[in-house]
Amino acid sequence: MSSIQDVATLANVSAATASRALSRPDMVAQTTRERVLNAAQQLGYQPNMLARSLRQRETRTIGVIVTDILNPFHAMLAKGVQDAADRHGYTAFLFNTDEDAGKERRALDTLRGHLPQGLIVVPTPHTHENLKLVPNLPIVELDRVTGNTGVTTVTVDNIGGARAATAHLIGLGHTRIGMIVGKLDITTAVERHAGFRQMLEESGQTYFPELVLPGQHREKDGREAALRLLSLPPAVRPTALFVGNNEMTVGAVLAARELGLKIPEELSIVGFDDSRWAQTMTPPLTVVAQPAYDLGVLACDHLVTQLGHMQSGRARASPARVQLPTELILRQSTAPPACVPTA
Amino acid sequence: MSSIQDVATLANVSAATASRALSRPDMVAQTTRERVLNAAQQLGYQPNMLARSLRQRETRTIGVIVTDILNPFHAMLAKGVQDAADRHGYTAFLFNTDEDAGKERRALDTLRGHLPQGLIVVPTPHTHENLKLVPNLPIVELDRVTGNTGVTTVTVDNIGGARAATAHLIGLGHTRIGMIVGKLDITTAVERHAGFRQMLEESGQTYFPELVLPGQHREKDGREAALRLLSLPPAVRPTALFVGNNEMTVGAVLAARELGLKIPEELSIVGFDDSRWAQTMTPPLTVVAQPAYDLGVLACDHLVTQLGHMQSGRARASPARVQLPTELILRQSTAPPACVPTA
DNA sequence: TACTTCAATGTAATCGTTTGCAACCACCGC
DNA sequence: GCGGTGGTTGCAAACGATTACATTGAAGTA
Repeated sequence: MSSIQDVATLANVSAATASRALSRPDMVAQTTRERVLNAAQQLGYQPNMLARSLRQRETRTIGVIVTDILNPFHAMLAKGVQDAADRHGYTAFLFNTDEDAGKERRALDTLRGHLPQGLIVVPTPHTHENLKLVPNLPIVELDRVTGNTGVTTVTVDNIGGARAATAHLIGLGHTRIGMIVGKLDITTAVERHAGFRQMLEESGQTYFPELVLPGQHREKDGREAALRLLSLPPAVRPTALFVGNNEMTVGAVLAARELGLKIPEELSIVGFDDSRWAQTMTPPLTVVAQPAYDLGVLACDHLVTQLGHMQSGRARASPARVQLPTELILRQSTAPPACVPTA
Repeated sequence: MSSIQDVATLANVSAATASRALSRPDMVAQTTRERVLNAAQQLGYQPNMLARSLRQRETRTIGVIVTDILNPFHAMLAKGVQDAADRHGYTAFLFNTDEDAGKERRALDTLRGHLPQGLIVVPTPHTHENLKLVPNLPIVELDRVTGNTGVTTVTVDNIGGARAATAHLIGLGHTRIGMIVGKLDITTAVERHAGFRQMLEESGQTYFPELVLPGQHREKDGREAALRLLSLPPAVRPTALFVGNNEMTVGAVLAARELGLKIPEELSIVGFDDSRWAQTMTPPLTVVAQPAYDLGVLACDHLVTQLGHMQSGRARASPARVQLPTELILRQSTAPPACVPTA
């Protein structure tokens, strides 16, 4: 690896001039600049980011923390962030926490040593506490929020999405609608539940608390919750399920299959978050789709503009609350309940 | 952010002593060590990796380049690598190239500036050329190989996997077996094709070149190839398909559905690489499963031991050729061909 | 007592880059 | 001819850590 000194020597100038030729072209004479550029080219010179960042006290690096890189939704978020960061000339370092407080802490510690200029995080209930490890770091919360005021958040309209899903089921004539909701210490779960309940009540339907079960977001949890709900006596069994995230939806579908319930004839299902699987399972699943890639891109865009503001000494940009719409995609997993004739 | 100088001042020692107290405990007196440790604790001191790495000329960082982070197989590889790196005290920086030469080049350039000590890469046909950007960097090739001698490779037994899948189909009585193979400039595709052909010929079956179509690894390609194969006249149409990767398998299944072909009664399908989708589609898919997580872990382990060897001045470890077995998982997408009675 | 030894600490150089400051030179206008 | 101006350049000091080497002082030995 050749250093700028090597380039300078080859071009017969001082290191300072070589540096300027590369990063402040207008400060050096045309001919010297060309000599330096040639030398750099010839040596395949690539600046040492460590040294540069150390001196400039700016790494052009941001951290990204997601909770489950194996979840396609999160993978898509990460991709959006990374693509956007790349466009802005930043490098995004990606960490995965499996929703684990310890891993999150370790990720933050590692990150801190590398002096990122900002952080995009899908928060967990521990994040609020853990973020003390990186004081004064500009943060953007993605997908979920911690309730921290003062940070920018980029989320989807979970309430709207849940309302749309619920309205759809009500419209089909369902009156006993169950919901499998996520952990209630996670904002998306809370909001989706709120939207569900709102829409039921606004439509004059009864909200049955016993038809709402929480899960830990995993396939297994979705399956267990669904098994419990669907094993209720026929008179009280829900005829439709609204499931709060993609993993649990898989579990719910599997549970229905185990019990021999035909979808959608005997059970309607709406999932939250679209996926390859939802599109190609039989029957294709009706879902509330989220613009995951755009969420990632927006989070990064906002973080970068915020960094720009800070750097140029302007007042800290007021924290944004970005919310993207969801889209209810009707497929074949929903139908009128068995006992009600098609309207 | 407090520096080691701050810690030193607070502890009433020189920066040198503070540094030693933290990283060479046995070189400093018990009592001073405690003073330093306290000071560090109190200030929440975290060493600046940039400065440290610059001085030590060692970043304890490795690069990871995969070609499609949205593909669960690659996400799993990445996770394996990152978990292992973490265990070894290394930080893994993940990049995604979408199989694109330009993106790969940019990723390598970015990476180079951060001076990684090694690189784990899922190579594309351009990788051989692009790797010139990072001369003298220890490399581990993951999943695929470039044919570079001198680098460690961690792959699965593609030939064995393909042979097992093919043998299974032959055993069921299929005589016209088609294959949708990947791009033939990618080693996994070549090997899976080779295994397929080998097994056919060893079993005394005919290898029909016209039943083997290439694709670009995407769902769309799988669908198109399958549509062509399955639209052949009944007399020559394949009764079974072996598909070379997970994405294309989805396409093949969709194609069969479009044509109204029942799986497995009218068409048997075996995919390469297991997935959530393969497990839960109807019917569940027979697949050649790959130990993706372990591949990632092993790649990282080998890279790290190699780094250890280099550092301790020992001879460069001879490049390993690690190959993990695949496992044929029988589910319900394969059955004897319609015209042949169950043996 | 004087000399050696060794543990504990400090001094200063170093990694590769950027950048404030000063030096230099050529040219211009008076 | 001289001072001023401004465009180019180099010198040297940072950035924050590690580490070779020098220094100190106390203990051990003859």
